[in-house]
Amino acid sequence: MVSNQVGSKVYIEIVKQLRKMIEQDGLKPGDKIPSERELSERLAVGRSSVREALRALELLGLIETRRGEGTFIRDFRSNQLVQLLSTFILQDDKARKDVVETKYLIEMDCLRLIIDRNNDEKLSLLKSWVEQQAFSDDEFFLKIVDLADNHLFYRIWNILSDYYQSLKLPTVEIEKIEYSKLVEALMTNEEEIVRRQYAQLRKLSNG
Amino acid sequence: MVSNQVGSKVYIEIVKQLRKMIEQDGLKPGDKIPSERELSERLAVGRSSVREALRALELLGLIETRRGEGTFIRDFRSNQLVQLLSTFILQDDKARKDVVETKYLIEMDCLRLIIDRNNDEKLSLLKSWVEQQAFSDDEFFLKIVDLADNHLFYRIWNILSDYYQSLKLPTVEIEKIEYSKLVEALMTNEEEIVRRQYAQLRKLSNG
DNA sequence: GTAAAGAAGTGGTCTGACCACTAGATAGGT
DNA sequence: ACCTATCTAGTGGTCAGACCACTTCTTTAC
Repeated sequence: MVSNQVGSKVYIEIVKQLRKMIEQDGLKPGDKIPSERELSERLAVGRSSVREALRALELLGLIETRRGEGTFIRDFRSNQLVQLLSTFILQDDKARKDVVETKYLIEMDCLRLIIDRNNDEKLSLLKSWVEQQAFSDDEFFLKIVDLADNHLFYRIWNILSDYYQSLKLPTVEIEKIEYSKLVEALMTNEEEIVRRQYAQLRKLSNG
Repeated sequence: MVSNQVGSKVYIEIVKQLRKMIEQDGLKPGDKIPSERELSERLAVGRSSVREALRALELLGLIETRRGEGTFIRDFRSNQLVQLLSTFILQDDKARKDVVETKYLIEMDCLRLIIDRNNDEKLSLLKSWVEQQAFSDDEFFLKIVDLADNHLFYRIWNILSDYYQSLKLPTVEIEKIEYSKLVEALMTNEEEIVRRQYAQLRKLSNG
């Protein structure tokens, strides 16, 4: 069944077939795909080849397997691609020194996006949360990144946050009032004001 | 050998071990990694499990296998996986929008970093390059991202650039003079001027 | 009617076998 | 001594079969 194009590996063909199958049958996240043994039979290939294809797609976060149950299509939104690539790519030491810089710039990008989104309602909710709860710096900026409503930034920031933790920099105490003032700055919709407050919160020289 | 963490799949552990191996031995693109049979022996796992890990990494474009020769580490920027993912993932509009948005914001971040770095000499070189060469938008911003001298941004931008390509957006013609003006703006070291020029080049509404 | 035991189906892993291909060693001729 | 053809060991590619662990559903026993 598998087209067996010259020079093409079986598991690659299986990936293609699966994609076709998903498309034709209109399968969506959460739906179950045929079992490994059935795929092996239907495509007339060995089960190990089917597994190579499935494991690759699993590592990409495109499918999910549950022992004893089966294999399911996954919500692509939560794919761990960036996560995985990063663990491979970010391993060199030269990159690590840039973690802080990148994290801060992306946080500022998210603040800009929030200004653009102009969602006063959610900002009000954030404001009362800041005033009433105790939270860590990460918890606060996780809400910021979430508000920015950009999944890529969301994922990238989470990775950076992990690396940031692992750097074990000396802890900087940040007054709660700084966060409040940042939220208030966001409410003005003035980028310059937001930037100044962010710089002050992070104790950066450059406003 | 494989840690056999409870609930963890063997092939995942092998991926981790490979990463460790690459890090410890300082392996670089083009280098050869141990054969499947040797890995199977050294890690005390079945060869089929080793293959599941390798095929997954191969689909990601992180390694390359040549029959009869062996398995080699690959240059990460290969976009094979982008091709695959684009058909799987980037179908929904929100994700596409995020890619464009993120790419632009990171480009602007890099422009800011260049201002901070304040390297007049390299800017002069860039200026004459812009004036004398023909180049694509990607080629120009690759130089920008490179000048920003932040490896994280460099790598993230490259991934985003690949995604961006796969979106196949209608081509936007950009006058060469726009790039020249952007470089000149950089030379003023005034962020506001740079931002305005970048927005104009990208034809964004918000200055 | 409910709970325990069993059967069927599924993914997880290992082993062994064979094929196709590459590169280096070897043997042969000049 | 040199070059060529052949052989061989090593490598990835694929398949088949065998267990195991787990989940779900059915059957059985009380």
